[in-house]
Amino acid sequence: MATFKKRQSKQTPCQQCPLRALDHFRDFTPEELEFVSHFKMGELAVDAGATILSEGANSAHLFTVLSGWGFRYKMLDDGRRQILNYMMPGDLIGLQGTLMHEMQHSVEALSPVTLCVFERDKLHKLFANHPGLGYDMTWIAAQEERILDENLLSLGRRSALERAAYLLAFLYRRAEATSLFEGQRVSLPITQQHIADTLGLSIVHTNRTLRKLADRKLIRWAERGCDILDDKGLAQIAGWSGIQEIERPFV
Amino acid sequence: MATFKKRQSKQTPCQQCPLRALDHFRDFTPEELEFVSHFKMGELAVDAGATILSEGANSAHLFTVLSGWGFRYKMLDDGRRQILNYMMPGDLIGLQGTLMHEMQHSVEALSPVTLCVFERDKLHKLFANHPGLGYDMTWIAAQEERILDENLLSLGRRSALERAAYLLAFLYRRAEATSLFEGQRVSLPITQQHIADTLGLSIVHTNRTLRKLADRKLIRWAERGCDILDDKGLAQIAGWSGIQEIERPFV
DNA sequence: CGGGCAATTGAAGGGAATCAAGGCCGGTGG
DNA sequence: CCACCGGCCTTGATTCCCTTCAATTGCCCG
Repeated sequence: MATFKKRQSKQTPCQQCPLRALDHFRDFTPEELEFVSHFKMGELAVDAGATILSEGANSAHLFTVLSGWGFRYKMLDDGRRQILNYMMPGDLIGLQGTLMHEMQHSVEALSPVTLCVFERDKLHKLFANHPGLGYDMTWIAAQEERILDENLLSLGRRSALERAAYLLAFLYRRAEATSLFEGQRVSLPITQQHIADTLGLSIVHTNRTLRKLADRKLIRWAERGCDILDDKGLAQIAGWSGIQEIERPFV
Repeated sequence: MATFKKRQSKQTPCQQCPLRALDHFRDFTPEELEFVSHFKMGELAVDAGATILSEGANSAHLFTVLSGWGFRYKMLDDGRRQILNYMMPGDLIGLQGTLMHEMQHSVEALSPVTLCVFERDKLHKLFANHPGLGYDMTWIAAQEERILDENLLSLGRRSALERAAYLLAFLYRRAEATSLFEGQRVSLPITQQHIADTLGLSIVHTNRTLRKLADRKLIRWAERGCDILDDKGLAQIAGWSGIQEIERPFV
């Protein structure tokens, strides 16, 4: 089971949610805000490296990331790991586990993470009383689907260099959109092992591929993370046009 | 734009939907059935090979497959193609395009396909008046997400043989669940090029990989399609435990 | 009967995995 | 204070899975 380390409980009222201030997220109606603030049971804070949800568990909770980064992954019996996507502030976690019988992937914290915890039993009430929010849930699921589509294209048809370029450009743009500190350089808090497990490559070859990108001055590998110097250059290598979105979160 | 060939319009009333009879799909309440039968504008029949939806289009429709097979795919500028998933009877098509601004993938018919066409403008009414159906929409999107997750695991971490075995077992089980003719041998109406584009392999290597499976008597390549002889054997090679589902469709 | 598509097979080359080893750095304990 | 250790990054050498190039067959169709 998950190894939590609770550090605190309910803290940030939804009315003062810092994410809400970002252009990136849509505003609630007063009624929705009222509902959501009751939907939220509390907050959960976990350390970097902690398992937030694990494959096979059936008592899944529903969360939204309030701060920090995490990632979703699946594993084969012999230990091979595939990272499916990364979770950043505003992302919903555990929807699959809530709707289906059990989780079919795990979620791990990449940095210290704060989560808003929701009552899964009230989910039906959400659909019944706030169709706009129900619509949002579907929207969020469809958005995740899109990301996975692009990821599949990457793994199936892009070369190692293109794959790496796509991933880094993608992460950079998302990180930028959810950053609370505008203008600040965004640094990705991941190791090369994470990148390798995302791209479906070995760590050795990932390292060599990243070196090529660094040689071209597109990225720079900093201590325990990666700085993106030229996201447009990366997107161009990958043949990727970018995401267009006006997201709608939850919290 | 899409190259349709309409062969007929509204034909099968939702009340007599043949898919509804399958255990695999959940039943509607009378109110839901009533709503859906108005939600459905008509039917569209296209030939094998026709493009049902194409990437970049923004006037997307919303469809459910009534009969036949299709597939979703994305392409890179230079023509490399990645098949994302296959669409079978009961599957919803175009949800992403309906919720977002435009389609980011294309859909093509693999066999002659009949589609139920829905009014996208009534989608809000669906969420507002039939929360159960709204819930289903989210469920469907989450289910697709799961499939993509497993696919991503395949492309990233499984060997060519494992990948092929997984794909064939997966398609077989889905085909079986949506087949109207029980007991009949299910034959997959796809070419090796489709398989190659799904697995992210070249067609030559796909051919050699399928040969290995055929040599082990797990499959047999028939004229213009593939017969599955031992889906459990395939699943075992792939290290795949199967899908558990009680689906909920639409029509 | 020519032509095109799908499947098939051989041969050669390359991209990525694997094996192996070394450097850097922060943490820990004697 | 410094030796030891483990995690992460890096690099060289070798192997092999898969791609690419090329050519043949069989079949359906106009």
